[in-house]
Amino acid sequence: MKKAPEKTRIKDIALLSGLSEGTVDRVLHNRGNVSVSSQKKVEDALAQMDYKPNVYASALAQKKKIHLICIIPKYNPGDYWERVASGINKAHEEMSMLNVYINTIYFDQYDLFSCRKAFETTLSLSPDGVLFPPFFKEESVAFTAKLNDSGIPFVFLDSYIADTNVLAYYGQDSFRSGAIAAKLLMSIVDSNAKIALFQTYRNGNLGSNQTKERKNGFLDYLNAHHPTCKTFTIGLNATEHNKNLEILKQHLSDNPETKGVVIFNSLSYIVTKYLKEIGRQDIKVIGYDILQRNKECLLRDEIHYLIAQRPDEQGYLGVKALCENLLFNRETSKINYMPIDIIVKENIEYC
Amino acid sequence: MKKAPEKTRIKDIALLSGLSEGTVDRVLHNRGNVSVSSQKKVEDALAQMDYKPNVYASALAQKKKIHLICIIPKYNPGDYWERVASGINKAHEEMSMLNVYINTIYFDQYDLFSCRKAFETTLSLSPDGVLFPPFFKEESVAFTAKLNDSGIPFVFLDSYIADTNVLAYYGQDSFRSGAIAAKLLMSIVDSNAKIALFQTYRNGNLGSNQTKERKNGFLDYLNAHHPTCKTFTIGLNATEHNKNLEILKQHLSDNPETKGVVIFNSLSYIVTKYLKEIGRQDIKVIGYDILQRNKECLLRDEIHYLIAQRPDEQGYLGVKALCENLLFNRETSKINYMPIDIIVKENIEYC
DNA sequence: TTAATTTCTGTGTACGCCCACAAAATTACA
DNA sequence: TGTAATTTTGTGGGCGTACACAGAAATTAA
Repeated sequence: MKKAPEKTRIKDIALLSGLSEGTVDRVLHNRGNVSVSSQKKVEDALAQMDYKPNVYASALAQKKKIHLICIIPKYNPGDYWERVASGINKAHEEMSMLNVYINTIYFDQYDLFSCRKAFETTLSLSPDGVLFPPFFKEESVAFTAKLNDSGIPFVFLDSYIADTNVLAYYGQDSFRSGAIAAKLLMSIVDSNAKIALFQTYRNGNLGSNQTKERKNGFLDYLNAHHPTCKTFTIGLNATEHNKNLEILKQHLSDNPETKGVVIFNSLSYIVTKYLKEIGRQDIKVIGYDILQRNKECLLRDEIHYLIAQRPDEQGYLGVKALCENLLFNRETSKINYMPIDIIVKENIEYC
Repeated sequence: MKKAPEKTRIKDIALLSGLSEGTVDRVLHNRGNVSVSSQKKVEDALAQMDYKPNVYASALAQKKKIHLICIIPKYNPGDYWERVASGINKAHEEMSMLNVYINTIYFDQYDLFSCRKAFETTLSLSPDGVLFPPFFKEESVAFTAKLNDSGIPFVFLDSYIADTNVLAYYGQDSFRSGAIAAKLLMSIVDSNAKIALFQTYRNGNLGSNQTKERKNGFLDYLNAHHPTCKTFTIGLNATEHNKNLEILKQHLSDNPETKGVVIFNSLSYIVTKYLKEIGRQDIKVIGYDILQRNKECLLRDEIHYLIAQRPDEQGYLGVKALCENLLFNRETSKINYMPIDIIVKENIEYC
């Protein structure tokens, strides 16, 4: 092991500027109570020394405790939001040495009241930062206003709402990902095929508004590149499977020339199952998100492409952004689109 | 900011086991000089306390300096290896607080002697760890043997050689990525089209042996899924462009039914340029790696799919693996395949 | 000019861990 | 049994930063 060249420390700056470490520290953190002349001396020294704070020492000495609240939809094992949660946990572990504590509050993404309750609980706990997907727009805007009043920074996941002073957003460019779905599907069916578009409702509610945008992107691409291609939309109900099967059967007999389907949420494995029961496995399927069950369908060639968006990374980066802001006043870029991953049978094991 | 629950420190273990911090420390790092009875006491305490060392404090106190050498091919701006280098630099910055110093040695990947010289220089500097792509097999094996003798851990990038006790490997499953290239290409040309496969030589040398495996994977997939599809291979010379153009022209007039091409290295933008000059822009192109120039071709629809392998992440993770091993004795999994990214015009800006 | 404030500055301790060194306990050997 | 050698254990200083507190200097009030 070699000898290390010297690294500039606060002590070095103090020495160079002829002041004490305490004063340098005050300047570095603009804590005030520094005379103009001292301020200048320190800044001069700083200019010629390229000081980078030792984050380890800083973390060690910091006595600040940070309490975050993550509000995410309830999930079952294997669901999309489980992966988000696992990213959050990973960040949590990494930051726990910095005295970061995270509480997770779950809500029903199809139920406004459940969401409202989660917001209220959160406010009552007066956390230092909040992470959540703003599914219900009005409610979320009201919530962010209150967070602002209390000076609590927050991060959006999955969906974005403009004109809130959100610290950062992590999610996918859904419109674009819809276009990619179209491109991929049209590369495996012919241009005058008919396409079925799936959306899922519960309590008359769509859940994430991602799916709307994906559909728009899909239609936009079709319109631009395959104007002869016809589509029709099928609304499924998240709970009534037997009814769904009937609906689907009806649609497909009305549109026998259907050659491809797209499911704009993570539930493509369900549609796949229906298609299997109906005996229409000739239909090409494009879906979203790498759930275990989708993965299995992909490997059995029942789904042909999956489009993924790294949910774990979203959770991870969201928490990190909050922590870095609260601990080190670090700014992050506001809108952070995740990569749009194209997954096929052959590359899914390397994700 | 909230109050923190207690976290177990070495001091707590010392207290519980009735011994001093020094002894606990010795047990934790198996530094020896601990009596069997004390050893057991500490282990008992450890078992019921779930101790996690504070990496920040540990890093701070550690006076170890680490000197790594990265041996990578010379590159021009925009080349593949520039991105690897940038990953290495990122890791370097992150670890510099831990007293990690990195030297980079460049060699000519098409020249055995240049490689040999790089190895010799490296050994003469007796570093603490080495990162390199083992392009020349024999030479690399000899090198790893010497590293072993000196107890210097090393990491492979890009290519892998079995039966060396390499610490970790970061790269792509090239065979599989070749199969994906085939799948994607065949989704946009018809099954009885003819396909041209490109490889690049310099001094009669292929450089990375990735390209061989990619080709194998490609042919394997074709054979399994499109047995009627014919291919032919074109060997280009990395330097003589005019000659290349002639070769290509000849091949294409010999095989007029050619509908698709694959370039198994990162130089697809060159082939694209040739095709443009020849006036065969109807031919579909699949290439590798997101160079700026490839990206431009993709956006102009001159390349249809790019397959990427996160070179920056490879460099980054390689350095990290070495550091974590040297600093914290942490083991990493040996073979780490990077995701095989499928890139199209529509998702390239989100990479 | 002195006292009372206010502003500014330096010092010291703590964070948790590592490690060198000293001190204590054990063993070996005469 | 005593002394030396060896093993085992405890102690203390230091890593670079944050922050509280005391003390000094400057300002204001009287």
